[in-house]
Amino acid sequence: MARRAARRPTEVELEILKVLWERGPSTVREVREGLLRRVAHTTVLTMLQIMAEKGLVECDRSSRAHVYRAREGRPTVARRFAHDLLNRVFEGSAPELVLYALQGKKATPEELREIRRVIDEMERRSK
Amino acid sequence: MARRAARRPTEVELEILKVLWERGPSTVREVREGLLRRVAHTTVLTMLQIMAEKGLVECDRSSRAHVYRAREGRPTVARRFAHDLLNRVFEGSAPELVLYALQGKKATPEELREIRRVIDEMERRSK
DNA sequence: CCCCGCCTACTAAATCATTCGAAGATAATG
DNA sequence: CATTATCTTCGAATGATTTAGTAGGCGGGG
Repeated sequence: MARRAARRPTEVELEILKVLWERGPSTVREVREGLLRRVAHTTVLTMLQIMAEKGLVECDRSSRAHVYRAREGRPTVARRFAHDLLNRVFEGSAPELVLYALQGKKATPEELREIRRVIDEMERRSK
Repeated sequence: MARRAARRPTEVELEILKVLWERGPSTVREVREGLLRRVAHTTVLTMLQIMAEKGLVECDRSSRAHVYRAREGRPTVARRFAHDLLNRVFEGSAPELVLYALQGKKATPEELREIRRVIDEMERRSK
């Protein structure tokens, strides 16, 4: 078994996870169709097998065409990515991350309001 | 020449950039001393040479011990990391990134205030 | 029953990221 | 000047990531 600590998915792994999140449990063929880039069938298969070993996806072998599903939801993985960035690049300073995330991005007023709402929510919870 | 498009530094490259940002232009030896992990002198040298090829650092060869300096400041690189994550994982939604970054992070009230200030600043500018 | 299409298993190979030793050049030291 | 310390150059090994070809199995149509 030996399930290693959940790391952050690689570039291609993330692409595949996105498809699985979007379309739900899928066969290799379906994942391949959901991908933006065109790659060989076996490439997708190999990636899914590797991801199964890493514990990123689970494989249901009851049908002839195995069905793969993401073991963690998008929020969980997204949170891991965000924290990872926070720690690796911003030394844990959330304000700095927010600052740089918004810079150059030209956040819409809408988005700013949305973020404010998130902060309000956080504050309410901490009380 | 052939300076490829500025990509996002790898794990170790980022470690090295951090040292250069902190201590300013440095020799291999100095970078090595600034690193947290202990690695061989040649390892640091090789990395710096690779980084020079990639355009991440510049090398002054006038002294015997070459002096390396980061070509881009921390803010620039930090912004690139943030935007990269924003696009790769959050489909460009800044509020979502902020939300997930704060979740589980247990941001202090202090930090929340700080973030609010950042947002205010953004809003003022957009007017 | 035999072939065709679909699916997996196995293998392999290219590229990137990271690490470092051996060797040679140059400066510093006694 | 001989020895030692310091630095770079070169070469290379290793492991992770990504891509894909080939072979073999299974299920259905003729």
